Amino acid sequence: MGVVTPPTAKAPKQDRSRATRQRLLEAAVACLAEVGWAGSTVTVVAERAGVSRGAAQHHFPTREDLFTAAVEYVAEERSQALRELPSQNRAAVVAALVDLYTGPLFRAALHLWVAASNEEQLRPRVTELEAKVGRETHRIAVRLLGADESRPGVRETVQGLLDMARGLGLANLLTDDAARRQRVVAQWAALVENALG
Amino acid sequence: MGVVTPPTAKAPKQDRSRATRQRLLEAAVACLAEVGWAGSTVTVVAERAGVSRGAAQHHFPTREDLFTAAVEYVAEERSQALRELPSQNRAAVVAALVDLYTGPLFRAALHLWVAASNEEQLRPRVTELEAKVGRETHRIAVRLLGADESRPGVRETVQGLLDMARGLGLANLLTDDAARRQRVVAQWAALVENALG
DNA sequence: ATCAAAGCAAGCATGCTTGCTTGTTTCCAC
DNA sequence: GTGGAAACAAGCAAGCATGCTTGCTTTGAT
Repeated sequence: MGVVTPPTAKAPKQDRSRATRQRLLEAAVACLAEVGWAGSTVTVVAERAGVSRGAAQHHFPTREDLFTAAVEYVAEERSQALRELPSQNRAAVVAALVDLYTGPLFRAALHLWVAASNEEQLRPRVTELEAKVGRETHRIAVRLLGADESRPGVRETVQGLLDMARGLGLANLLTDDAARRQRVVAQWAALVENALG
Repeated sequence: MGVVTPPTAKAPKQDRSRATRQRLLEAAVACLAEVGWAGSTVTVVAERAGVSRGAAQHHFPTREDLFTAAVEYVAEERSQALRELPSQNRAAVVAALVDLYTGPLFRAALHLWVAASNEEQLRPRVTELEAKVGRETHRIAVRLLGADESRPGVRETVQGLLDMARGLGLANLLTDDAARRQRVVAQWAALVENALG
């Protein structure tokens, strides 16, 4: 396929193909969130996407290819969800940020991180993309919170807040403790409010 | 085996047996931290423990039995590490608490959580033990920090701090960013110091 | 309308993990 | 020391996931 095709490189392709590819990626993410890494076999993903396993293997020759693409897909989705956060008062912003870490996207990302920590092939890509999303998250958080990063400690305060959100999301993996989370968020929103002046 | 043996139920057994069992559990935890859940096959664990696979299967008839026991072992180890924390000034206590979330024990526990979130058999036990360890962690943190939980918000402040530690540990899974962590910990220690009065 | 290429479906072969079963060694009690 | 049970080692069969190969269908261009 690598040969030089006419000017229009490879983008146009076929609509059906792009749709199938999209469905496969969505199914991969959903499976990741629901049955984890080991459970997300290509057969399972293909079934969920409503295509045959052969079709899946056509788009992504190897399982690694599929989930490498899924990693980027998740990163893009999370980035998009992030950019769509509305600007509100600080307490609401903190709550909204934390909410980003309790949805299926975060669950999928979490499974991906843990899997990547032991899959040599996945690790670099996940690490790179996560760093990128992390930086973007920090930037947007600073903006939404109206934080002045020139003041000492402010940067670390925001970073810690995001780390806390990650930790809350992790705690949410096993037990859905929304009530506790809400109290913690409220308290720390106040503390952050205080720290940011 | 279930028949009523003499008064001394089943404890004494044989020393070698207990040693082997111990080695298997340690190996299971180490493998969990190093090669993750899917990679921790009983063959791998047995090899690491220096025993044959048959011996492993003798002590733990099924893979599930092995890791169910490993879950409790990890919980006990984490609990013990927790109780051994020295009493110091608040900044040092915060740093020490966070350190609990960056070692191999936490890595193993993390893999266990993620695996348990999709393994019906493991999930209840992990959830239960994690809740127990979580409560103990909170209790000890409160004591070491000299926090007065009767004051409103104090409980949530400590919980949030522990959630942040979890988040830092999670971030540490892929990239070892000790430098960033240190800065965040310093800042948050100050915030906590402030909030606790 | 036709033709070539891409998308898609199904079957096959390989490798790996698990659990069981059989055989050998070590330990404790009598 | 002998007997018996537990601990350990090794081999075997079944199940499953991956990757490959083959053949059919749809698409888009000529």
